[in-house]
Amino acid sequence: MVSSGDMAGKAATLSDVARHAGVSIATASKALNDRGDVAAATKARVVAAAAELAFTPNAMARGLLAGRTGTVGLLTSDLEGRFMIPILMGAEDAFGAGRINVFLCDARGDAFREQHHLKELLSRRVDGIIVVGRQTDPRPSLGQDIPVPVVYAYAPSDDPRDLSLTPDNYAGGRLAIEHLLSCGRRRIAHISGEPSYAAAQDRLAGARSALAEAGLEFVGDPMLSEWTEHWGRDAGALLLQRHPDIDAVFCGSDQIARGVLDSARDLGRSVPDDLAVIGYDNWEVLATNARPELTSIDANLQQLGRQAAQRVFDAIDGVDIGEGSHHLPVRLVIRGSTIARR
Amino acid sequence: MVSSGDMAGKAATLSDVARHAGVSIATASKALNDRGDVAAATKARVVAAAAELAFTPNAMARGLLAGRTGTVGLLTSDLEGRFMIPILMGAEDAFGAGRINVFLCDARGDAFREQHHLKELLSRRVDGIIVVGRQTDPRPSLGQDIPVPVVYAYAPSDDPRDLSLTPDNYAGGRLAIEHLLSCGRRRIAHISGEPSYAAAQDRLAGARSALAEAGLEFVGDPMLSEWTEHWGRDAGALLLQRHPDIDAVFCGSDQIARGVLDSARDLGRSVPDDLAVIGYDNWEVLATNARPELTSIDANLQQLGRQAAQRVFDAIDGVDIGEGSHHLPVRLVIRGSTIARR
DNA sequence: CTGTTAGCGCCTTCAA
DNA sequence: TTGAAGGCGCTAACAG
Repeated sequence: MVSSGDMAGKAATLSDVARHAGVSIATASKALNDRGDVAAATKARVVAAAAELAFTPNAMARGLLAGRTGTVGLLTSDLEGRFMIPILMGAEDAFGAGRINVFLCDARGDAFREQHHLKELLSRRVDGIIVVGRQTDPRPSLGQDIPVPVVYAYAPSDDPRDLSLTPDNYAGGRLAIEHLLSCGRRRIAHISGEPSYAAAQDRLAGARSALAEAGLEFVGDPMLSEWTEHWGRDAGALLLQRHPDIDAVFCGSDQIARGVLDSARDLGRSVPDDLAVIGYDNWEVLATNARPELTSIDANLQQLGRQAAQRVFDAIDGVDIGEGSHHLPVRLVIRGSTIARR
Repeated sequence: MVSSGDMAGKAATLSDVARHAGVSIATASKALNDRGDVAAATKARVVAAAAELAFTPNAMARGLLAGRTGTVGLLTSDLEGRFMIPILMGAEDAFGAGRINVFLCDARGDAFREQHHLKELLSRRVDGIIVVGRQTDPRPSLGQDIPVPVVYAYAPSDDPRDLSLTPDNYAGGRLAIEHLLSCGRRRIAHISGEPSYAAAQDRLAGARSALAEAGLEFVGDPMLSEWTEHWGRDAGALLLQRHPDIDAVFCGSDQIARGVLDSARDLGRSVPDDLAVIGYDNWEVLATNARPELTSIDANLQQLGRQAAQRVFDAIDGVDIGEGSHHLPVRLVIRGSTIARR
């Protein structure tokens, strides 16, 4: 048994409130929404009745009338992925502030499931959709015949007519190298992950362009294999053995960097004096617990999520949100692995 | 410009389909839902029309009628937390299979925001709610006067009338010790995180009970401070210096265990021969990249999420889901840090 | 200032 | 077998 009134099973409706306050449904509606002119006393009665019945307006009925649902769909392809979460947080945050609710759908990287979820979202008449991919490689577009605005986050759409927001890996690669150069390093090597990933390629390309501007090249061939600490360890050991004279390593991920730090320690190299190491992703729990703490490139993913949400907002309000892939700025987070603490 | 027909801005409605097929709305409805008797030919016409107009039934209008929305709310207190994600995945997975969609709300650990989101969810007439907390310490109940079923996951409610699913940390502590004992270890120490956390306390209590049954106690006082790799490193070094004769360490988290492994290596101890190390959480990326790979306790969080979803399902179907805190089983994942690979 | 009326899109009786 | 009518809960016009 519940305490408050007669809210046995069903939630109270506006007509319950109206009856309780002795007014018409329309008047109750106006009173609760500050619409039209309602006598102060009447309004008070209605508000009191609503409070007593714990009245919550039915958003569905409202949406049916308004033609807008105040919901958006977040279509992710891989919740597990570490990059999803901050984007999701940023988006959820931005929408929450705008009193919009978020439908979460995880397609598990399966195109079929994605299609299913898309249908489901459309049937719920979401006002917009954000598609979050797990890699920065272009992904298949959902198509142009979707009745609501769609924004692609992290993984850009392969259709240039879609709007995509993706981190600027090229700039990240440049930034990493520029930092190492500014630290006085000249003999720099590169260890990174899966060579087929656009992320690996773009970071490498950016790094090379920054090196070239300084009249330099990487020492040895860039070593690309897996995005794992294991690989970082193996590659780091091999690298330091083959090219003992390097003074810095640009790593394609923080995990790889952790592996490199481990090998450097094993081989008696001191970081950062003897060898500077910079990672990528700024995965806090890894970076701040490394010995020494790890300098890294942060892709501002939460920011990216927020911006994606903002674009959807704008589109809902009828603003033209443009198209094409937009590369969002990244930032450098300096810690002890490139500059010694005094 | 879009290709298909006249779906300029608005999505097609049932009445559009009916007109297109030259039948009444009622007939169209029946044809599309296999209800009542509809002539095969008529049905075919309607289905064709629906396809051509890319008709998707309006879930809101449907829900208004049915009194059920086919949605549930997932109220998390901290998306960032590592434990959230698997639970969320499990729940989303289970619901997705039942054609239910999930509203995601992140309260950011703020009670006020949580209340706000709760209202929002109720206004959307969700059919049920899962509340996911970030620690296993009991959290304030949302109260008993909520018109839909509520299940608490991970963090139990402090009201025994609520139904809570939480991992069995006590059993986990026991399991860890039993494994170490079965490996022939007798001189076991304990390093763990924040002593105020129920998780730390329960795991410790479970471990102690298993030790006691073997007529043993921990070597030295359990060392409890932070859930970080840094702390694991510091505590590990101190421990091995004070009690060089220990042959095993039970760590309260994988991060702590990673720190301990690091210190053991620095001090020339060989794992697992000389010293066995077991972690907690089975955080794959940490555990499988450790040297050697880390044995750990897995709380089956995805399973927990799935079960929470199942309970909500049951409750929606009118099944009594019971009450109280239920402690879900955990499992041991054996890797190289406790048993040498051959 | 208040109440009546007309739908939003859909489904479900009940007549035809 | 088909269609007309009523209503889910709410809001926006209009009348009173």
